[in-house]
Amino acid sequence: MSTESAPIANNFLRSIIEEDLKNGKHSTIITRFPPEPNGYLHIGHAKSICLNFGLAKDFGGRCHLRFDDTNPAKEELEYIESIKESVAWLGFEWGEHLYYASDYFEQLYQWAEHLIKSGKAYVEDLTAEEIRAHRGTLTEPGKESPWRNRPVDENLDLFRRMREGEFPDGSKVLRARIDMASPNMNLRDPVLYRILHATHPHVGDKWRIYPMYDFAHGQSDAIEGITHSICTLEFEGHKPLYEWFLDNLPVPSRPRQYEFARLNLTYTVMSKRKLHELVSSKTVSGWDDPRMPTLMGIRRRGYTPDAVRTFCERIGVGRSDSWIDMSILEECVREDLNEHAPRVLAVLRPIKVVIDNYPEGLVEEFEAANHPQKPEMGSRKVSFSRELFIEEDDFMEQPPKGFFRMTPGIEVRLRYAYIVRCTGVVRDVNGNLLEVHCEYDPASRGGSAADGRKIKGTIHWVSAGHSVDAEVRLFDRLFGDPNPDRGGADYKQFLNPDSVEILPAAKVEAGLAGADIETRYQFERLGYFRPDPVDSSDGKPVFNRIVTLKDTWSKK
RNA sequence: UGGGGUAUAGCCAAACGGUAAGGCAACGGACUCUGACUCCGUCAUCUCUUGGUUCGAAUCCAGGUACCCCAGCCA
Repeated sequence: MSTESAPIANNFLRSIIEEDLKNGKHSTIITRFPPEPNGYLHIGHAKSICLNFGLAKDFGGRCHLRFDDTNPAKEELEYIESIKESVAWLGFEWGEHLYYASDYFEQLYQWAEHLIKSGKAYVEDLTAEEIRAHRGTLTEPGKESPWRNRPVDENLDLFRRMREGEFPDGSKVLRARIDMASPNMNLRDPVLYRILHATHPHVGDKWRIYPMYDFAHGQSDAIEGITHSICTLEFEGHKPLYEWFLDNLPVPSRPRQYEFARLNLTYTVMSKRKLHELVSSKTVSGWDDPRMPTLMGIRRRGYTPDAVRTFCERIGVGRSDSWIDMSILEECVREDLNEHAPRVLAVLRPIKVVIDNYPEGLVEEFEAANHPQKPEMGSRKVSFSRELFIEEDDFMEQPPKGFFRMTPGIEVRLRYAYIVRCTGVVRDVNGNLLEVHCEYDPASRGGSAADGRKIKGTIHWVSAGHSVDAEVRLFDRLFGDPNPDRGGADYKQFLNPDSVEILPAAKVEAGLAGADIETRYQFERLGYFRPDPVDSSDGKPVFNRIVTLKDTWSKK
């Protein structure tokens, strides 16, 4: 975990907590991250995780991980495991505070009976369609159900029989008896329980009725003693209901809900439905495709937890809808990796270079720094010989103005090795470039000219006989448009056709043959890469490009 | 045309009646054996808008405008 102490930006949640602590409303704070295990976590969840766990940590409180598992029709064990893994990967610990809303089902059930007994809930016989028709619209009040004034005893009897499994799915629901004319739709007698003959991923076949989110969330918070229940903006309209339950039930504590704006990121999509579509249509290779905004994808790509946390810190938190530019996320990884990634030489699109005046058969070894700014990271030896590979982009026969890489007649430095001058090229009958020929300056051993002359360009290389083959996967943004989600149009039309490019014949320095799967490298002058954790092997290394280096040259 | 929210630079975001922080981006320059990194400098007379209160307003008041959320037995 990074120890840099960047000043913590103030935000409205911190202000509220500071105030609550100062005036004694709370002596400690307890937050919670409450995912529904119905899918994999994405970068938007990371914002919530960092907020909840981060706030708790900063103020000396704690944060619970609680699965909001009230809908067995959509939830799976696999998601529970994956979510735990992702939260842990991000660097947060819930310790013993792992909870499931489903563990509170008995208590919730008792509270439902409590509402029935106090005349504040009733069993509804209307169908889903009828309920909808009775609900009214945004501008018209709803109509009361004919079952709204059922006697308490009958409600109790029916509700108990619902629990016993006497009725089929959808035949009845339990509703709160609040106000069918409320301007807040959430208060028009919301459904509390529905009948679902389904096996639950956590509690199995214990229940035939399941509470709705609204009836479970606030009470779960109260049971756990949550002080600050932080959720996204769309739940704001639910707050009056959240509080209605706390007011009308003998709950053990009084949590308070606060809302913040969810994360929107440019050049990607975040909705579960669309992410699902990308996977099922095979547009991407899976939930962990390195282009996906899922935490699994980001992780496989090579992003570090530190970078993601920095990102969440940097974007701040507010209550206005906002779109964060993808470049901020990218900059966060660069910052982290620039600091920690060992440097290495790799050639993605090799072209052959022959140094005509270099002795045939001679092999020299040069000392290359693992991190030029950090001598403590040590160095390694790289082999040099008469035949090398350099980057296709680093050679031009007729360069534009300002090009200071390899070009006929001009000296260029081969990083850590020698200064060379291109003397010509060899082409095949079709005009394809076969080889670039050079002459080297023997007095520039190590890369510095004996006479101190300045060499403008330095390029990376790899010895033909001392490098290993590798596959390199270049990832780019999944969408070509900053807002693929934007209204109306089909987001798929904005898919970036070049979001992945496979380079099957890259050459990397020999030391990378058995590269550690968890090590992120900087391929000098190219970007940051890491071995793909699923496809890479010692025999055939596969590298994922995490992010490019900034490139002020290609921009011009 | 119901209710609930939100408007500060290209993108985020501070400010709590006392004279517009910070980050990212951008632009200029220095340095450089990575066109990277690092470093220096520039970047809102102004806070959606129109009025009002005040010695003083992004902050308070009144009226507009724009955008977001709510009519699942989803969360």
